[in-house]
Formats: sequence, C-alpha cells, structure tokens
Amino acid sequence: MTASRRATRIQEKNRAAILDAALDVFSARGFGGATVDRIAAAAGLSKPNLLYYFGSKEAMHNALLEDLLDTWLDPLRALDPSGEPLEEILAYVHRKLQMSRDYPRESRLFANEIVQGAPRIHATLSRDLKALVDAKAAVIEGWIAAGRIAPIHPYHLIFSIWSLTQHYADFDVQVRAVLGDQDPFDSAPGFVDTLYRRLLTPN
Amino acid sequence: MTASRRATRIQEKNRAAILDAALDVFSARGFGGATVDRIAAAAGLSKPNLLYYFGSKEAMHNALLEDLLDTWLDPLRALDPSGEPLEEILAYVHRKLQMSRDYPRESRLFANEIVQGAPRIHATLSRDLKALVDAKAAVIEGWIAAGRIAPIHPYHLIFSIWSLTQHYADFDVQVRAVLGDQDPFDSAPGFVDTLYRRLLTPN
DNA sequence: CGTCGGTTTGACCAGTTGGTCAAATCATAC
DNA sequence: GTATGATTTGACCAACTGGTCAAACCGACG
Repeated sequence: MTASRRATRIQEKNRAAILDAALDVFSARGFGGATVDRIAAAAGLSKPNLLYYFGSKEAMHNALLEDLLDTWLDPLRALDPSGEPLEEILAYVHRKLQMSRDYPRESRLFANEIVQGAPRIHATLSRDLKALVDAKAAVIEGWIAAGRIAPIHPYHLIFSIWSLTQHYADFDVQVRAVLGDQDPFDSAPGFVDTLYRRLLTPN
Repeated sequence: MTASRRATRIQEKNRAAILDAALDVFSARGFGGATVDRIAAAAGLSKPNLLYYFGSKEAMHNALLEDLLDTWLDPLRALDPSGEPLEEILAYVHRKLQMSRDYPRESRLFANEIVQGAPRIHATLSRDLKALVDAKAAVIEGWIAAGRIAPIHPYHLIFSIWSLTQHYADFDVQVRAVLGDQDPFDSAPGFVDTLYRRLLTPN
C-alpha cells in the first residue's frame, strides 16, 4: 500500500482527514446512522477514495475505536497508588472532566457504542477494562483499609466519576438547554471537587 | 381512523405492539440505525401495516418520545418543597435508580436522542425541562439558605443525579462487563444513598 | 348471508446504501 | 521527460431504504 516518503505523507494527511470526518459523523449519528457518503463529504474526498484508504465503513469505525480505547483510559491508568489518595482521585476526576470539554466527540463516539450494546468492543471491555478497574479498585480499597479516605464501594465510585464527567460531553445539549447561557465548564470543576471531597474525606 | 369498539381494541393492541417493538429497535440502534422492516419483524406485523398505524418511521419515534418525556420527569416533579430536604432528594435518587432498572430501554432511547444532539426535542428541553429544573433548583437553594442541607450548586446536583442513575441503564453493558457476575442493582442503591447523604448532610 | 368499515398485505417504486472497478491522473525517482 | 507505482474518480451494481397503493381480507351488525 505504500513505500515512498511523499506517498506516506499524503496517506497520513488523508487518513487523518478521513478519521476526523468519520469521528464527526459517527459521534453525531451512531454507526448505523452514519453514511460513507456523509463522511466523504465532511472529509472533502470522494467516496471511492475513502474506501481506498479504509476498506469499509466498519474499518473506519474500528480504527476510531482502537485509537480511542488506547487513550480514553489513560487518566485512570495514571492514578498513582503511591500518591496522596484524595488528591489522586480528585486529579483523576479533573482530568476526566477536561477530556469531556476538550474531546466531546470522542466521548460521544464511545457513548454511542456503549448505549447501543457495545457490539464491537464488548470483549475488550470485559477483558482490558475490567482488569484495569479491578486493579484500581484494589488500590482504592487499600486506601480505605488504611483509613486514608472514607469507606465507599470502589467500583461504584469509579462509575460515578465516569458518569458525571462524561455527562458534560454526552448530554452537552441537555446541560446547556437547562443552564441557558452559562458555560457548564465554568462551574462543573468546582462542583465535582466539592462532591468528591465530601464523599471521600475521612471522618 | 376509528369509531367502533372492536376496532379500537385491535388498534390499541397493535399500536402497543408496534411501540414496544419500536422502543426495542430505536433504543438499541438510534433513530438513523433503525429500520421500519426491523421494527415490523419485532412487532410480528408487516411493514405496510406499521405504516397504516403510524404514517412514518418518524411518527413512531415521536410517539415514543412524547410518551417518554411525559413520564420521564415525574420523579423530579414529585420532589416536594414542603418535605424533609435530604429525604426528598434521596427519594428522588432512588426513584430514578429504579427507573433505570425497570425501564432501561426508555433510558437508552432518551440517551440516544440526547447524545445525537436532540434534534427532535431540543425545543422541549430548553422550554419545559428548563422550567422544571429552574423551579426545583430554586427549592433546593431555599433548603440551602435555610441551612437544612449543605451548600451545593443545585443544577450540577441535579445533573449528577441524572448522570449517575441513568448510567446504570445507558452504560449497563459496560457496568456489567466491569462488575462480572454481580448485579449492579444490588449494590447501587447503597452507594447512591451514601454518596448523597455525605454530599448533602449539613456540617 | 350480505355488506361495510376497519384491517392487512403483496407488489411495487424511487432514492439511498455500502462497495467495486477499470480507467484516468498524479508525483517522483531515474 | 519518462516510467512506475500511488492516488483519484466516474460509472456502475445489488441490496436495502422509507413509503405507496390497489386489492384482498376480516368481523360484526343488520
């Protein structure tokens, strides 16, 4: 499919443009609601040209999901067992909230996939994701056992962080409809900080 | 379209079967990913027969969303300004959590619509939903001013309740992938109770 | 039992879908 | 400048899409 330097540059540019357009369309309409024509239009390329770079609509979707899963869990991976417990968790929450603000399309792509039953990433979830969460839940339970944060169900704690922070990306239109002019991301950081401090501060 | 008693009975049965099938398909695949053929198959009726009861695919979707919006916000409406603040809010949280367990398809239908930009209910959100939330946020602020619950941003409090409780329906497959065999709804009620008690108990 | 409205459907339609392919175009190494 | 492989596209296809329609079917009421 390639060899020369120039060709690689064209490929990289076009592949990037296609993936960006595909992210727009898939995140806004789901896999079934997206069409290759629409992605091609958004990318400024012809439909057969898209199919030249990615053999099928599903291949584009898979490429996006792979990229995404790689980076989406980085903030949780970064939770440091040797750090100060409350500050580690708060830092995680704030990182997740920033991702919702800076990468809402990625969050919605993920949400669409999960809401619709995760047909394409179910295996990855119950293998890689579960392993990561199991490990971090154990860390949290260690902190609880040591009395360094208040006792709480660690898995549900993580679910609550996911749901709340991703809510600002996935349900953005609803949040803004309720809030009116106010930018949710002005007030959200203070709220999540307060919430998890009150939840986790011992005693 | 109707008049006689028998006809009405047939109509009600078929309309209900169609809406149930449509809820299955729309909630699992989004509006764009759903097909009338699939809904017809799920309902055990022919495609032209569906179109006899509902003039178009969009009409089925609209019927579902109207039914849904009517009942979806009932728990929040039930928040009683004259009740005991913490117990009122906890009762709301538990009602929402029960709805996620008992009506996950409805939750996912709503999630699909919002994630994809709420093209069909945007006006309703910024009118009816906003009005309701504004009213209830004022109630909560009153409770805070009276020192009956701890100070917190009332809008984000409501967002957090929505996101956390609906997470168990919308992201059910992810939650179960992480939790393994364990039923999320065994442990979730205790968690949300603890969370909102710690967040809202004064001092 | 016949009729009459409500109900159901097979056949059909135009437009769209994901995907193919041969031919044309392009960039660059020689 | 030309040969060569990478890139691009117009034309095309079979399958599927939402929707239509005339004809058939059905049950109950007179």
